[in-house]
Amino acid sequence: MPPSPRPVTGYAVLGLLSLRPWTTYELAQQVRRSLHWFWTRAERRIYEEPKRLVDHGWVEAREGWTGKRRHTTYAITDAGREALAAWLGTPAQARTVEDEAMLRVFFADAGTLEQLRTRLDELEEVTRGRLEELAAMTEELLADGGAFPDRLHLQALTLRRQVDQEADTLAWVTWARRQAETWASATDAGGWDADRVLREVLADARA
Amino acid sequence: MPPSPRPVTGYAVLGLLSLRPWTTYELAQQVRRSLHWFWTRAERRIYEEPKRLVDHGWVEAREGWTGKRRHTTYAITDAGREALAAWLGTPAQARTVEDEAMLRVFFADAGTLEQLRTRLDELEEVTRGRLEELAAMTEELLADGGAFPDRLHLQALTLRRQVDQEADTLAWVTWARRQAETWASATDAGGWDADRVLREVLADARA
DNA sequence: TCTCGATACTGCATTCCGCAGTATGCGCCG
DNA sequence: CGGCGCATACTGCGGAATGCAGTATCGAGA
Repeated sequence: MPPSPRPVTGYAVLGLLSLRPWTTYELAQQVRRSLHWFWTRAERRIYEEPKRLVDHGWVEAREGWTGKRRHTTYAITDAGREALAAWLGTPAQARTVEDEAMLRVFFADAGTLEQLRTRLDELEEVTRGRLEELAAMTEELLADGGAFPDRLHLQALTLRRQVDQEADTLAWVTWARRQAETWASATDAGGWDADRVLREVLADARA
Repeated sequence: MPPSPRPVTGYAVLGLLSLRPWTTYELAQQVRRSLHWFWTRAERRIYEEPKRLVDHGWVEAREGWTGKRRHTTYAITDAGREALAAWLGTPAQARTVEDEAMLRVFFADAGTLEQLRTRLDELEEVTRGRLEELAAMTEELLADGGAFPDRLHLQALTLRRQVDQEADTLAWVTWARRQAETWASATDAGGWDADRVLREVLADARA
């Protein structure tokens, strides 16, 4: 029996360490650039996690120095690779989402139509920014193959998903704003045909 | 100046309380049925949050009894409505996601192709289940207008988004499995044309 | 030489979660 | 009419995770 399973964040960090050794700082950067899209964690957490992995014998720490400044480099162990492979064989927990924008849409009738429109505009802008970021990442991979050229197939799969999600968001927000434009107020959609929309939604859900 | 802003979960609960008074138990159920899709929180949390809202004067608690069994009903106050409306005027934090399935895809080369396929199959099944759940909810709304018929416009907007997201997931997982079928192993995509996919991704990201 | 941004973290209070546990009410089946 | 099981209605505890602030060094450029 391997040691008791760690919270998923441990495997996320372990996964990165399976690619090559990193200092904690590099790890934090790498998380922000890649994992962050589907495993959002605060930088603070990333600085803690490797220490716990060391306690499990899954990674090894080595101190290094840049002049007087200390930094710790972590490298995966054989036990760590085994733990990671075993984890890949276990079923995934359901995706969870924290989407403030949708919360505000859902409760928009407690405020004004003006507020709803502003939130939708913001969401559109943020989404365009994310798409641009993804485009830049993809361009980099196309140009030089990136830091891990033998992982291009997996990077392509995940990038495909991320772009799909943002594009989906963009399509929705554009549609939603057009709908809201026809409403009389946040509490009164006037002649807006909710039933028609719901029928379309139902059809797509059953498709 | 209103009291200092609470963590977002407070406003999520406050939003539900703006619709009508609920007991904590009902609140927990309601969260699972509606908010859970875009603001995932454990039941445990839902039992705590109203108490804090009481401390802020945003909701009022009233004890009730079913025989010997105590239950607490919470109702929003005027100050609570103001706080909610003010919150709707503030910009939303970026959406965050926790998607174990994608994490396992991203690190699939630390395991076997077999494992990757199994994870993708599971994801497809889960996604179909979620779509069915959304379809059932939509059907209910169409049949009787639901518990809040004057909120149909907002429910339609959010349902549209949820169904879009699940449908998007389903399309991706179907595609991803077809791609992975052609690979020689989890670490070797053989002749699979990563560049072609990346170029398509880039085109969509810039669209 | 001085400043500014990148590097490289740590401490603290609060939020949040998972799991387990407790106890009552109510409908139904025999 | 007695008991079984599911729904109701929570609480306690330990640990995971966050946000914010703070500390300190390095290296490049003005």
